[in-house]
Amino acid sequence: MSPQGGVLRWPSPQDQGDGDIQRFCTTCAFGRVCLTDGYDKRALEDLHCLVEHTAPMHAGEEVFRHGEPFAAIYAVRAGMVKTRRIDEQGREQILGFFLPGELIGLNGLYTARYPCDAVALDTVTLCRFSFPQLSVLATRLPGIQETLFRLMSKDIVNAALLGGDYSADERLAAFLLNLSDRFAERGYSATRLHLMMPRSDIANYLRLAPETVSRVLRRFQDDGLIEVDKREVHLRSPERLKHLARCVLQQ
Amino acid sequence: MSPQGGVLRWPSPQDQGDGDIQRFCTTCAFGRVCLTDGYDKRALEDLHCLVEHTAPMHAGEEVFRHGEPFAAIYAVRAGMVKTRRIDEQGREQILGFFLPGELIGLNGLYTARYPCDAVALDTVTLCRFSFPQLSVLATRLPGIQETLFRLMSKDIVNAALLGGDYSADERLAAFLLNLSDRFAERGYSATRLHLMMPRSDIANYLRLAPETVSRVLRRFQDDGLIEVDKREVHLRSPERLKHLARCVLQQ
DNA sequence: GGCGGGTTTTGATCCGGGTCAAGTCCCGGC
DNA sequence: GCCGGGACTTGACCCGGATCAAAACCCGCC
Repeated sequence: MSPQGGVLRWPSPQDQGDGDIQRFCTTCAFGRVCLTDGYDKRALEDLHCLVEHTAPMHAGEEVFRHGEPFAAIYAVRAGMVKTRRIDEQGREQILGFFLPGELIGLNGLYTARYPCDAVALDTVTLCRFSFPQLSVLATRLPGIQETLFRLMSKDIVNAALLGGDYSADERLAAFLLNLSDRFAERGYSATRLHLMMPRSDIANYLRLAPETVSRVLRRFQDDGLIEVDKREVHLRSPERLKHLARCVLQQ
Repeated sequence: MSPQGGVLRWPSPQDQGDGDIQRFCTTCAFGRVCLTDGYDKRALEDLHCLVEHTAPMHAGEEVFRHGEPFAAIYAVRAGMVKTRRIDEQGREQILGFFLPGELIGLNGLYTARYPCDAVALDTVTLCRFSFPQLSVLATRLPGIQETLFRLMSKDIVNAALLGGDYSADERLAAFLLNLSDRFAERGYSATRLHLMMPRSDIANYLRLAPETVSRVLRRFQDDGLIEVDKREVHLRSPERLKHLARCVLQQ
């Protein structure tokens, strides 16, 4: 069991009802907009009206499917979600893993259809934002527009990093550090990570073979960089990992 | 010499002054917004005031540089631009090539600094849009906001494609077809392409060695798929290329 | 506790594409 | 016209990581 009990839930397990505005905002990708930009009650209520909390989904269930009309984006509330594309040959390509507070679906905008599937990796709850409504709201609340712009921009930068030609070591080190940062941002330990996904998903995401991931993790462990126990990973030397990943992380 | 005379200029060489609104709009990435959404004069004038046409830049000159504060996005008016990242090791990684009418710089939003360099591949003229001003305008003109959202979304999808693990053949076929589509959209021939960039840039962009690009192009030629003469490429069988690239292009 | 399926590890082998090293071609300058 | 340097091609060889195969592990279930 991880220190977090193996379950991603943020900020706290009991925050499951609709809660008050404060609670709502700390959980969601738009949190900063609401909390720091000081919008009036009216505006916040608009955002609230627009959000639907979905019923929990279980591992393997699909949030949306490739080809479905793009209608909404989703913020993860609890659990972890992966996005993937299945190509003509039936090969799966994993595009990303999403933690609580992160947004999925923005890539559907361009073609007006989702270009990938989004799949729950464990039990997941989500907030659904109707995109047409959200973009109207964004014209009234510049903070929302900016947040959306920034999030999309971030996705572009991230995707570019994944696309670079890096070695297996560089990729895996960068992957661990990236997860570490994102966990830390959400109040979890930065050095004790619980990987929710099977090795094969990590491998696929990094465009490596599962065997390679296994081997590199073992080597990292033998070198004292990390300690692996099943899906628990303890980063023993984030510094040395950072050095390995320096080209990927860039600055 | 290409049928276009080797120079990308759109819509016409003499359209170099500020021209009238009609002219301006057909040249620019926001063209559709202006022409089809039927904004009033006032709104279009706002967009006009915001744009600055830059002086021509020559091959090798930089539009913006990695690390500079993000202040504006640029639409290519004439010529071709590449974006690249130089990593710690000094290795260059090319992120994209941009034709007239395409936008660069949106990826700078996230960190408020440009995450890459943008370099002219030949003689280039640009339109500069101050981003703070543009985003204010976007709150008044939903079409602008939507265009920006869509363009960023497109970049995310494209970046993801580049990131997939595809063979050299798949990559190169997809690259040629992608260029073909983008040239065609702009009124150039879809089957006779003039590659402005050296082989080494193509290779780098596709994460291949220049030698591999050379060999694959030759094999494509031997198989009757294309005809290569220096930087002129004639697509003889777009259909068979599409079949090769089907996994990358995905429908 | 023992059985069965999925996940992970480990070892052996293979191959696509990278690297290295020569050419060859092309074009611009004198 | 000749020379020089960059871009491109071609061939020989090599290596990182994929693939194949088999074992070990893990956990839920009867």
